[in-house]
Formats: sequence, structure tokens, C-alpha cells
Amino acid sequence: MTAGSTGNDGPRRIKSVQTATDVINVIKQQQGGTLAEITADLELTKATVHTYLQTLVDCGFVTRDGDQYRLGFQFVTIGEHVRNETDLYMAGHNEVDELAERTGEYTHLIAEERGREVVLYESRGEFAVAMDYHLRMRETPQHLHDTAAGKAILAHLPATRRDEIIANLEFERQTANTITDAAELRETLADIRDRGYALNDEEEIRGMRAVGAPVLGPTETVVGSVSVTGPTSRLQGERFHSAVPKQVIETANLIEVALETAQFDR
Amino acid sequence: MTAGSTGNDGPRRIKSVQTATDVINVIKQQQGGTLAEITADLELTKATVHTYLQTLVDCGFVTRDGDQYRLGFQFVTIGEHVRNETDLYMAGHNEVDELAERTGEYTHLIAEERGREVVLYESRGEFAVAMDYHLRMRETPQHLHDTAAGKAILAHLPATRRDEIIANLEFERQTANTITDAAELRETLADIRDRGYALNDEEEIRGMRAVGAPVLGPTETVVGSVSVTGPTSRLQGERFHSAVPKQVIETANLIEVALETAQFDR
DNA sequence: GAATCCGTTTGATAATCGCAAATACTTAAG
DNA sequence: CTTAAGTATTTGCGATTATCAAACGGATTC
Repeated sequence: MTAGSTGNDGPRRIKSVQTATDVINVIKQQQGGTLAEITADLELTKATVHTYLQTLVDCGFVTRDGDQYRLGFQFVTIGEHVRNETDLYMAGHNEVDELAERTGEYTHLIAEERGREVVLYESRGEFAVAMDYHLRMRETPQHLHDTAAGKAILAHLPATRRDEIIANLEFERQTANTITDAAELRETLADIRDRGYALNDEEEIRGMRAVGAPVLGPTETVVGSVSVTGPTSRLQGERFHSAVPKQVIETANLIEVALETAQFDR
Repeated sequence: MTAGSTGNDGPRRIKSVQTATDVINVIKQQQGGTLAEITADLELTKATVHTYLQTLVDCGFVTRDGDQYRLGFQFVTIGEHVRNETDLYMAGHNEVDELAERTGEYTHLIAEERGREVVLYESRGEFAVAMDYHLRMRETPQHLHDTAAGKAILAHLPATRRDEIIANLEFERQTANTITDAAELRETLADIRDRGYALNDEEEIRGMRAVGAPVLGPTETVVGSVSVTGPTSRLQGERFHSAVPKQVIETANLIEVALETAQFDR
């Protein structure tokens, strides 16, 4: 009971914070639930979970409505704060709006974190039809290999980080066109670097195509990407392979200029 | 040293979670900082803060970029999730867009939590000029007594909750027109209930007026509010006192109908 | 009115957090 | 190149705290 009792190696962490994160994730997954329901998905006692919930309510991360616990609006306001602190968002969201106006489709401003893509901003052109898919996309970080925006980022990341991310990918097949192995992905990424833009030809969702271009920072490192998404019926032939790519790249370049020029006072 | 040593009463909480929240708030305030800078604003050792930061990075709430710690994009995605779970947002954001188009001004969809207003959605009409104020408003929960949207909510809350919130208000003077005592506020709120809409006549920011109307839920409880904000030069006379209030109320009513009709599948 | 289900509180103790101090790593200065 | 001063990171150990049982209270059902 003295040495190596638990075999607990690795760097030191605050266990309670990890547990609180678990609680938050369960609430998120369950879309709100009672103490009993939340406890059921955790390996803890009712009493313990109760203490965590009380604490999280105090801290503003959870709200209680009768016997239902839900995530608090604090996530909305802090999320907004984080976005407004992000140079890419401040430099890019107006350009992404304009891209939506010019193309009439859905446009996105994407960043990367922990090997997943994060939707910083979404704009809806006049022909874009509301889709549940977009809700989910904004809520849950997606893989980088089966979207145009993600591939555009992945293609331009430093080789070491790219390798690391690819190594940890699970190539889950979404449609008939999904890229399902690393070799194929690497080839595609090389093409993307040559062409300067990425395509998504129904690789994530049947019937949907997309065009994405990287936004490169001052030091040539990729800071994010821009994309246009629409139904295959409208994204075809010359428009898909030339006109829209040109517009997407132009938008990405405008954002790059804005990033270098403007100093978002810090 | 046995009984009442620390005099620690009150309900039980997880201290580490409260500490982690402190760390997050310091990072938010500092807009990102080094370990040393973050430690300076906390009554903890460098070593301890370090462990917290490592844990928060693991959990995705903080990212590290060299020696700079910042809040992670997870706040953006969870925030989006929380918004999409909120019936008021799902039922209201399109209506708020239309209100912006019809009035040409800034429009907001507001909810309340912990006695503060939360901006669920903001839409910009064609005459609306970008203002830093709106950024701050979306980031930080505001008081309910010095905005049109806030007063509209406050006026229609159950009396007990209203009293509780008013009791905890600090009436900080923002402009010459700010309401600065509870009695005056209560009178205004009674007027708002009579008229059905709230006005803000340069009470928060000089030169800015606003009109707000409550969104009432099925059980007559207020679930939020809608508002139009613009410069005094454009919000005057009949437009300020009749035309815009009518439009704001109409939008609020449309959202009420959408809330009762649609079942946002749970 | 008993029984069953929730949420909440509490006592006790093993586990943990948090400080101090030591150790690595970077940058600046001599 | 060496020293110095500033970081960040690791570690031992004691005081604090988180966790589980188990009891309690409050609501709803049978």
C-alpha cells in the first residue's frame, strides 16, 4: 500500500474537474435529464452526482428547471466571447456573408481544434434550404477528412500535425464516396495543395457537394478555411469545378488580407 | 480542532469545480494569458494552477498556443448546442431576422437566466451600423432594468421572482436617463404591463433607443423577449411610440404561436 | 395509509488536492 | 561560453476534501 499501489502514473490532473466534465457531457447527450437519469450514465452515487450538479448550477454551467437539469446559457455567452476573440472570425464573417450572397448557397467559416473542425460561422444564401444537417454540424466537431473545409485545412497543416491527425482518424464510411483509407486521403490532400482548393463530392452526405479553400496566416500556417455547400443539382460542371472554387479562393484571400492588415486590438 | 474548526456550513460543493470556474473566468477576463499571468489573479500556487490548466486542456475547455492559454472552441460548439435546444431560439430566430429586414435596425431575441439577460440571437437590418456595444452585449449577461428587452421580461415575471431580482439589482447609472431606484422601476414595469411593450430611451447608452416586447409561453409565463434597437435620430415620434412597437409586438406574437404549435422534437 | 419512488442530507474515511521545494527548460546578460 | 534570472514542470507529503453508505424527507402511487 506504499509504492505503486494504484499504479497511477502520468501527469497529475484534477479528478473532480474531469468528473464535472463527464457530468456536463452526459447532460449534453441526454439533452437535459433528472438526477436519476444523469446518475445512470455515470459510475457514481446519486449523492455524489447531486453535489456536482449543485456546484455546476452555482457556477452557472447548469440550470435547473423543476427536476430537469440542462446546460446553462453561460455556454452561449462564453462561446460568443471566444468567437469574438478569434481573429479568423472577426476578419472573416462578413466575407463569408458576402460569399453566401454571391453564390446563394450555404457558406461556412471553419477553424480546427484537436483534429476536428469547428464551425465558427455559417451564412445562408437565398437558395440554401434549411437542413438539420447544418444544426448538427455546428454543434458537434466533425472529422477533417470528409468535408471540403476540413480537407482544405488538413492539406495545409504542418506535416507532423497532419500525420498525427490522420493516424488517429477512424475512416467511418458515410456514403459511397467517403474516403476510407489513409493512402487515398494523402493523395487527395496532395491534389488539394496543387489546386489550392478542396472538393467534397457527396462524401459526407448523399446529394451534397462542397468547395473549400484554406485561409493561410502570415507565417503560411493554415488558420482555418472557407466553404460553399449545396445540392449536387446546383453544384455541377463548370460551376462546381471552376466558378465556385474561384469565388471561394477569392474570399479566403480577402480574409487573409484582413487578417494581416487589421490588428484586432489586443 | 475537532468541532466547528472551519465553521464550514452551507450545502456541500465540489471545491475543485469552483476553482476551475475561477480559472476559466480569469482566462476569459485576461483574454488569454500565460501561466504566471493567470496565477497572479488567483490565490493559488503556480504549481496548482498548472495542474488545473493541464486538466482543462485535456477536457477541451482551454487550449494552449505556445505559452498562451485561451478558452477552447468547445465553448462555441456547446453554446451552439444549448441554443439549438432552446425552444425560444428555434421558434424565434427567423422571425427576428424578418423584423430586422422590416425595420432596418438591430433586432434581438433575449432570454433570462439568473436575473440577467442573455442574447440568444441578433440580426442586423440594412441601416444598422456595426457597434462594439453589440459585441459586448452578446458576450456578457446584462442587467434587466436598463434595456427594453430586459424590462419587457422583468415586467412579466412572476411577482416573487421579480422582487427577488429587483432586490439584488445595483442601479448603476449609465446615462442621464438610467432608472436608478426600485420604486421608479416598479412604476415603469407597471406601465409596460399596461401597454404591452417596453421602451428604452437612452437609458443604457446615450443616443440609442429601443423597443421591446415579451414573448409569453403557453402558461402565460414569460420565456423571453424581442427588441429593436437604433439611434435616437431614427427612432422618434410616431415610429418610436407606435409603428415599431406594433411590429415588435407582432413578432413576439408570431413567436408565441410558433412556440405553441411546433413541437421541437424531444 | 402503506409503499415506492424521487431528491437531499450527513458521518466517516480513503483519496485528493495544494503547498513548498526541487527540477527542467528558455532566454538574457556578463 | 558561463552565469543568471526568468519561465514552466515535476514531486513528496500533510491537510483537506470527495465519495460512498445509509439515513432522512417529500412526493406520488397503489
